[in-house]
Amino acid sequence: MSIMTSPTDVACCRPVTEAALDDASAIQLAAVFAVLGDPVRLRLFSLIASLPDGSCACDLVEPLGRSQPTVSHHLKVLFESGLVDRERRGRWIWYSVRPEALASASILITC
Amino acid sequence: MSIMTSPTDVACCRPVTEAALDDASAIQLAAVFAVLGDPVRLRLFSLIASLPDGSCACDLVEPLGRSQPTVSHHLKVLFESGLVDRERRGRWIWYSVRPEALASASILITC
DNA sequence: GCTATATATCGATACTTGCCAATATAGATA
DNA sequence: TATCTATATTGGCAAGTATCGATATATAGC
Repeated sequence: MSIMTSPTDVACCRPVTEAALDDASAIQLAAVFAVLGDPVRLRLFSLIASLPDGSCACDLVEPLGRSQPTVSHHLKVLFESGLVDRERRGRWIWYSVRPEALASASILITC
Repeated sequence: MSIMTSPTDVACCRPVTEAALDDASAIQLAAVFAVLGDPVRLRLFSLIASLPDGSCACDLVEPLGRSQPTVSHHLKVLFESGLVDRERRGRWIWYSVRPEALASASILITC
């Protein structure tokens, strides 16, 4: 799956409980939730988020108990959704959270 | 999919960005996100949430543009996840949001 | 260039899920 | 009881996805 626009672009900035979402906003917001809706991917995201300076991809395979290709796949989904950033450092790639992406989702589900 | 425990039972009450989720918490929390991760279901939820007294199921089929069984299916998923409540009133069934369920998810993704 | 290592992509498979048509269930009313 | 209506369930199909082994790409160091 690929999300073309960043979650921060979601037009609606009001809680989902305040006014019914239009179709387009629902598609964008649901895409963010879907990314976080897989347990392995959510743990992966939380592992990255738990370290302030981000995480090397090399440190994420073992704690997840999944193969390297599988972790790489989930990292790609997280990156393309705009939830994490990616930076190459020499041979390694460092992932870090994009706080503003999470914040927009948080605002929407706050009553 | 069926979620046996309510989202409010999720053990962890800290943001996912603060400490890495353990496996069990990730499974529970991801289940909530997965429920909201379908655009039709998210719109359905937002339709119910937008009316303070809840919504009759009979008023939810037409605006979603899906068949009655499909809407019924999504309502079941929402109910079993603990995100909405259900009450029979005569021939009709009224759905309303359970605010505390959303709140727990909101806390977890707040930075 | 050659080798070693870190990450990504490919291809295949098993499982999940969103959807609808048909049917069942349950309450209301006569 | 019979009938009408609102909602739920069943069955099946098509599309999506999580997973892994094998392979490709890219960087570092020699």
